[in-house]
Amino acid sequence: MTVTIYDVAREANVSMATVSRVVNGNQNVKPSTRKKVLEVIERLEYRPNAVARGLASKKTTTVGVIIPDISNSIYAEAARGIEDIATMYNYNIILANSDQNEEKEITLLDTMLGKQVDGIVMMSDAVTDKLHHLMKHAPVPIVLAGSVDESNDVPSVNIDYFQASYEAIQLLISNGHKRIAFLSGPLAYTINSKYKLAAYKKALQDANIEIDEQLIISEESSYDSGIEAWETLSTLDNPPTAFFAGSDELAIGIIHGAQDHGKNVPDDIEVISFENSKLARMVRPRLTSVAFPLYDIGAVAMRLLTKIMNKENIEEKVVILPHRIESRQSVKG
Amino acid sequence: MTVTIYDVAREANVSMATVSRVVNGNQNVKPSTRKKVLEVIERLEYRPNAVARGLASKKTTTVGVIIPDISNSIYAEAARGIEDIATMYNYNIILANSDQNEEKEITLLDTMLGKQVDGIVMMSDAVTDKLHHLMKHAPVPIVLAGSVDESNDVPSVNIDYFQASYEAIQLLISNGHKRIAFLSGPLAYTINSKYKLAAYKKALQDANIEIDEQLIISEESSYDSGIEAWETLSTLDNPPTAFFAGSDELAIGIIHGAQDHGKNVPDDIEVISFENSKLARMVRPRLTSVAFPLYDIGAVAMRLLTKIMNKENIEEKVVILPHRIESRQSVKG
DNA sequence: GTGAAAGCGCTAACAG
DNA sequence: CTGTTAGCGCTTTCAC
Repeated sequence: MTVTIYDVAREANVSMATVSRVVNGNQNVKPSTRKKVLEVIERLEYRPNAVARGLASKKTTTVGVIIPDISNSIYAEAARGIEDIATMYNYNIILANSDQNEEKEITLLDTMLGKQVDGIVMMSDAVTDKLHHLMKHAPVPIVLAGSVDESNDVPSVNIDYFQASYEAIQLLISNGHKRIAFLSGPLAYTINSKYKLAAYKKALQDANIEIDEQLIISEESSYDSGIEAWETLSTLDNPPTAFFAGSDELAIGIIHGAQDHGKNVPDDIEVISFENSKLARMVRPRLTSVAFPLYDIGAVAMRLLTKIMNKENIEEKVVILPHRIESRQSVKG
Repeated sequence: MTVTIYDVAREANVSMATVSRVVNGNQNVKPSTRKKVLEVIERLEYRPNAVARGLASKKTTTVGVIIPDISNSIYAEAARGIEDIATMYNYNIILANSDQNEEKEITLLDTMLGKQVDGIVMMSDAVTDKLHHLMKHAPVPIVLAGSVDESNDVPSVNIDYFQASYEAIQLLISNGHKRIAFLSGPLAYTINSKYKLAAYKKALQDANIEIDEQLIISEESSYDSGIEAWETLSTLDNPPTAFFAGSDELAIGIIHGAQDHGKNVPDDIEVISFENSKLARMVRPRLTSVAFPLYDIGAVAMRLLTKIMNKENIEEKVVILPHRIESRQSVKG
């Protein structure tokens, strides 16, 4: 029924070993027999069975990708970076959503390992001990993308979240603000608590600005949360005049909340976000934002993974990409 | 090194067949031996090798997903729908981007078939004859999601693009507009030319409004194209007063183009889009839009695929999901 | 430069 | 209820 390597061997009057050689580009084949085999392959429409190949060679040329949610542009962007590089190196990708649920993450790791992927790229906002342990003991390499593992002993690629956030807050401070609100997704996520929030506090302290817990809001990282946050913050006795938002959606929510109440951005309030997705240009005023290079992070993570899978020497398992602040109109100057 | 079914068979003093049975949940195993086997599996940390299983059973429980670009929210949304249902039915997904390039699409189909996927969900804005032929002759079922194949003989799930577009144009007409612009992505894409544009022309004709080719713009479906389109259209002698935009980004581009030039939406111009992504709520004015239920399309397509893979009886291979118009503020009334 | 043969780890009859 | 035995389609020594 389906044509196998054996069929083409028979038709070409050679052994399966020879067919295998030409299929795999092995040079030890006389040009004339290679040609003959190729013809038969074409004629029979032979397509190598990657599963059989995988079983025999113990390599599947597919890598697993576990991300929180592909419908979230942040992760979709990273996924594209991962896939592009994977394709470049001839790997395919098994993609799965974890919804940032540890149990799912563990199950997914398990089923991917069962499928004999050659490696895994993972994005997780909270690398728990259990996860960390699994990653350390997995039979194939795993690299984290845009996700921090505090022990720093698993390969990963990120930007310097603390420094980037610090700079963002500083920008607001340098514009004269004393009442700066901090808005982020769940503090259960390492990046939010250990980096963004920590940087916020540090920057304020360094500028001798008192930290007001009322100005710190941790919610879902969505547009609606941004609107809500504005509602609650704007009714404070001493409301904030500037906002640091952990994502573009959050920032847009704040801006719209303010605008819907007649405020002007950036004249009345200023806001800086942390993401710089294409959304940032699609609002008025356009968002000033810390650029979080998700595509690059995905691409570099995948590239790193290929190196590890090839057992190449890695200079540095923990890579930190450069960041920058994209100045637009939601912050003055 | 890695523990196999044979190892657990030996340790549990049973045959591999029995281990296979318990692993696969076959009921023909005495509870006591099942328990024994399960213990050994746990102790040895045995993990079934899906590749070997796939080779032996000719089923991989993975399906291929070919989409134009995962970093585009349209497709990402659909991908999420596909993946959710795939997970529900215990399938994994091999995801790849085609960039809407026929050659890549063909290559991807080939490598996925080589990897022995059990089925494929494909999104393609232009199902060429070649593609159609490949799909018809593939060894596993393929279903199209949000993509039309005009011959209608390959399984697919869509909405009624013509009718939906017609209604959108009608809404604009009923608001008194005579100069209505049509904006879409490439007319090389079936949906744009054969449905959206066709509906536009029909609706205008039915209302005895003359069709002005100057008002028809087909460009990339991006925010910037929307802005550009506004620039060129607004300088016409008799500029349009209403716009039908093929996507949310296009619509937002038009709106911002207009607003940046002091126009008010919807007082000066009205615009309706075709998509209704979450972006629609994240602009001012909020977008009135034809709802294109991408998640559902993906989910239903995947569900359909599972049915075909299971050789269940399918009522209708070509499914049309209902659509609706979400009224917000970019169109009056 | 080419072939023979032994698996890779598992499923699936077929016996018993 | 359980074991035996063939493969699944290909890669990979090891000979020749």
